[in-house]
Amino acid sequence: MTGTHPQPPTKAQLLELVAALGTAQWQDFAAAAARHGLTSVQAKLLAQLKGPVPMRGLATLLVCDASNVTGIVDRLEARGLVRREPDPADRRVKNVVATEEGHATIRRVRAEMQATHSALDALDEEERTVLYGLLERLRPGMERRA
Amino acid sequence: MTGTHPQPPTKAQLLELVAALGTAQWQDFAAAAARHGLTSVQAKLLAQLKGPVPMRGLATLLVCDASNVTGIVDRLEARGLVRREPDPADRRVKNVVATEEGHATIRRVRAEMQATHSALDALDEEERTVLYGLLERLRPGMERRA
DNA sequence: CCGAGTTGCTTGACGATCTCAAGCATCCAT
DNA sequence: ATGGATGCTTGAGATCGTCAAGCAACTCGG
Repeated sequence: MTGTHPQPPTKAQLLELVAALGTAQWQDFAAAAARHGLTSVQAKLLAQLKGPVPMRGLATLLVCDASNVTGIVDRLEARGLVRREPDPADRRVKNVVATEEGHATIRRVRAEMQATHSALDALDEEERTVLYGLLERLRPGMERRA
Repeated sequence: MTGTHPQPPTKAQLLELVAALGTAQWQDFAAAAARHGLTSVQAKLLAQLKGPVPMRGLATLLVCDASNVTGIVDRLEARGLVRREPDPADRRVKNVVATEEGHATIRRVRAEMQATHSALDALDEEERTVLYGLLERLRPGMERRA
């Protein structure tokens, strides 16, 4: 019934659906972050810190001005979720690292995205594989300007 | 090679990919809006106005406080992209409608989302149908908290 | 009809996000 | 060593977002 619709969706319909799911996931993320006293942007920055990242790198990852990153990191650092470390190879650079508490916090935020998790639970393993494959095919085009 | 991966993706991998595509699409949207002198939030509000919508309804759609909507509509109205009309049935309510220029602008913004459009072009009709079906299955779970 | 409670919108205060221009320190290449 | 990039911060100014307070208008029970 579901998988064999004779009518292919309009490009506009598909676009709208992708947008709707994207914002829904973002809301879910923002709500989970808020429960830990973080804004969505702070949480997003924290999510990038698998290792040390220079301020400039964060600006690139978040697609924003470097001066903006200064403030966000300031606030995260004031809470002890993040630390600025001097770069041994270049004294201009400050590398940002998540503290242990920072890592723990973002891990909890990810785990608490209930809406997103339960949505993914609606798919079985094969469907997830198919979905992943299709989304991977979309990625190259999306990165062209991002 | 691509479509028959024997290893199903981790839930975390799938989550990350969805998030990446969501933010990429959002960046694309924001950039297109900026070319017309709009912020992403202004464009998003404008995109909801297929017909008259009361302020309260916009707050619900945008998942934010009503007082926030006041300012956004103020700025859109100052540019002549939107109009506030009294509701004939309830004098408390102000319905927001897009002007002709407002409609034209948001139409152009949508059309100029090049990264998103070219990404979708990578899929043929059948793949789009499959993708649409899968994403529709995700929607119910996502709306639970949104 | 009429007062109590609710609802819709705006205002004001305040914090966070974002950009741009300027400034300082450091690097790099000639 | 000097000139030009690069990395980060600061300050000004706009937008976004919340909360609390206020006013107008609707609703409902008596």
